[in-house]
Amino acid sequence: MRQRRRGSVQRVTMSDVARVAEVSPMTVSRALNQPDAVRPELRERVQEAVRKTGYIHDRIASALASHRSGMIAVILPTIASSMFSDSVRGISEVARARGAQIVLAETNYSVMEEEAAVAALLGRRPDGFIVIGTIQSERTRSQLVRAAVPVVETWDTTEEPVDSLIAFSNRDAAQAMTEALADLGYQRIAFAGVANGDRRARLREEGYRAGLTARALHAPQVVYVEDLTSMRSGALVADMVTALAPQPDALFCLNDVLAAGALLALQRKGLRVPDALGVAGFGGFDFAEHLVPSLTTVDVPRYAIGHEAACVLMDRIEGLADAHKISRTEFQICLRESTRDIIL
Amino acid sequence: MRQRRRGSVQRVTMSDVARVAEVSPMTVSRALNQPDAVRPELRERVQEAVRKTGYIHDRIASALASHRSGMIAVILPTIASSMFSDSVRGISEVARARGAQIVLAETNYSVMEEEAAVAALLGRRPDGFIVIGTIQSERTRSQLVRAAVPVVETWDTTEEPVDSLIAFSNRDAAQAMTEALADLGYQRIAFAGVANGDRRARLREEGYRAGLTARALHAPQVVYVEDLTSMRSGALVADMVTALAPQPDALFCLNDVLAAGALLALQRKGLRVPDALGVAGFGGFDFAEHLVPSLTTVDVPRYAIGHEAACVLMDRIEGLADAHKISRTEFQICLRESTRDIIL
DNA sequence: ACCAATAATGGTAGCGCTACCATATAACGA
DNA sequence: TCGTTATATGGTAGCGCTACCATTATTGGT
Repeated sequence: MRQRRRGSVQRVTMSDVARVAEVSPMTVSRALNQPDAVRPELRERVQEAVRKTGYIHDRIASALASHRSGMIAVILPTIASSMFSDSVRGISEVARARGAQIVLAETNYSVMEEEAAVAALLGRRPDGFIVIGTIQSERTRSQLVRAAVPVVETWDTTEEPVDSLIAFSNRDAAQAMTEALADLGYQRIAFAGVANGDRRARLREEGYRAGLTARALHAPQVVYVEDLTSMRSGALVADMVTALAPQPDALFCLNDVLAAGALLALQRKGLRVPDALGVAGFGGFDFAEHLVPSLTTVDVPRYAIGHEAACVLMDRIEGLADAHKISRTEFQICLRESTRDIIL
Repeated sequence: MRQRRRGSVQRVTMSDVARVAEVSPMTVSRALNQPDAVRPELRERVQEAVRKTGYIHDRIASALASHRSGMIAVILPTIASSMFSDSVRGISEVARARGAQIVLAETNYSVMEEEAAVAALLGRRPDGFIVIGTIQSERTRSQLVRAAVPVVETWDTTEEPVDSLIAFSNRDAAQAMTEALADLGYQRIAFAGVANGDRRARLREEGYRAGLTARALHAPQVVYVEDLTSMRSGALVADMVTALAPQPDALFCLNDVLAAGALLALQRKGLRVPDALGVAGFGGFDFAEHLVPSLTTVDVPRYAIGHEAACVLMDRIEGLADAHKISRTEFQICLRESTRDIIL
């Protein structure tokens, strides 16, 4: 007799369950996947047999046979930002409710790593992809199209989404904030961004520049940091901005982490916010409204984006929705204590 | 001829690649999985054929045949806390380097959801599990043991880990902080925890109580909130603590989010920290050292825990490490401006 | 009472890959 | 020179499940 394959542990299979329940393997499969297609009595017997044998339904074999893996791939820049982790929570909630699991890959804001992540996850044959951000690489885009897998991009707009999109315009949002600051009476608004940023970062900076133009203000004053995810960078921003000439009266940061870091560093320097310098962020993080002074920010429905993305994706997967659906989500300018109405 | 199965798209398989490269499918498999076992010339030809055909290695079929899925399951309370998302980053980094992918499930601090999550992920036949926290459910524990899958628990100690453990003692850490506060001269130290908390929460509270006893201080004064992940809860803590009689002179919070929320709420009430009330947190979050005043906290190597856990797990999976390895990681008491030396 | 339509089960043939063994070829020593 | 061992490739038989069809039991209409 043939030797047992290496690594193969004696495993309870569907046939074992079938034998115990005295039905065919097919009936076990049905009882598990479409309970309504099996007479209640047999269903019971199968469930009982599953319990007795400690059977675990092998979703790997199931995926191979059915071409449905029940996994959704999530691609994001980094998990260590409440920006995106809140969206992942939204995805996770929907996935759990609808019996799917999440496979995760981080890109560290790099297009190359995005390519690698998508390529690696495609081999898992996920039922769909959710991308935090839009697909940047042309090669990746065509891979996804060729694989004919549903894709939901999020957190940005784009002219040509791969498939579906949960969109808000980072550019418009940043412009709206810049104009809101101008409308409060701020005359010199500086911007803190990242060098070599991703598309969202570039678009926010563009929005800032457009806002200045729209309000016929001064030439842009931009400072750059390397790392956009740490408060320490925000402290660097504070240093750089206070050294600018002419001295800005407001600072608009790429995100709330930088803004909070800057705000706190300014406090530490003894500069009062908003009297010495108005500060605004982007993202609507939890801590923004709790800081003293509370932080003016662009609030973005982070959780809702993930939730909606997952719903759209699951509907696509189950054939309930059409491709190329574009949903808009709304950002909201939240003016708080870190900026004030100068005109009053 | 038999109809094509529903859902089956014309897909490039290993046989197609083999035909193009003019080798056998087995050689393609080897060229992909153990390149050194194939002559360089053939390897080249296979790689060329892969490129030409746009072949994507199907890891589902591979997993079924080889009993190695290349996935690691990560179970955590919630992704929306930098506590755990930093650890996930550490895991993700190692996974990427070693060619594995991460499947994620959240438990929302609930034992029932932990059971459900493990059960669901077991069906994916992951090569191993990383649990943020220790396994709470006896049923889940025995499921994992029966499945003979490597497990690394983290973020806590336990008498009997399922398998391996990356440990630090929440109890000892909380006790150490309580004693450190006592040593600064604080006389009445209150604690903010969660009602119906998980094991870590309970242990931290225990540590607090033990610390009071060790320093022969007053009876414990504990306030509880429902939600431990929001700053708003921290603000509630501030309200509750200022209403306590006798009035505490220090507040030790279950985590840094609560502590930061409390600290900022106290500022907003016009109470000065640390003069009116010392505040300490737990977790060593990024923002703790940037707050004004900076937050005294128990620093925990969040990223390193994830990184180490993933390394241990991968070694276990690849047979390089033994089971039941227990690594200790160190916490660190960081005394900062939110507490001060009263004795001086 | 008989046939058509419906519902519930079972049998079979893969899904796409890799473990295992068999085979062929090269390298090597005596 | 001839076996003898190492090295490289190929063939085959599954991994555990489900799509598809065949079969049987049940229902309903006339």
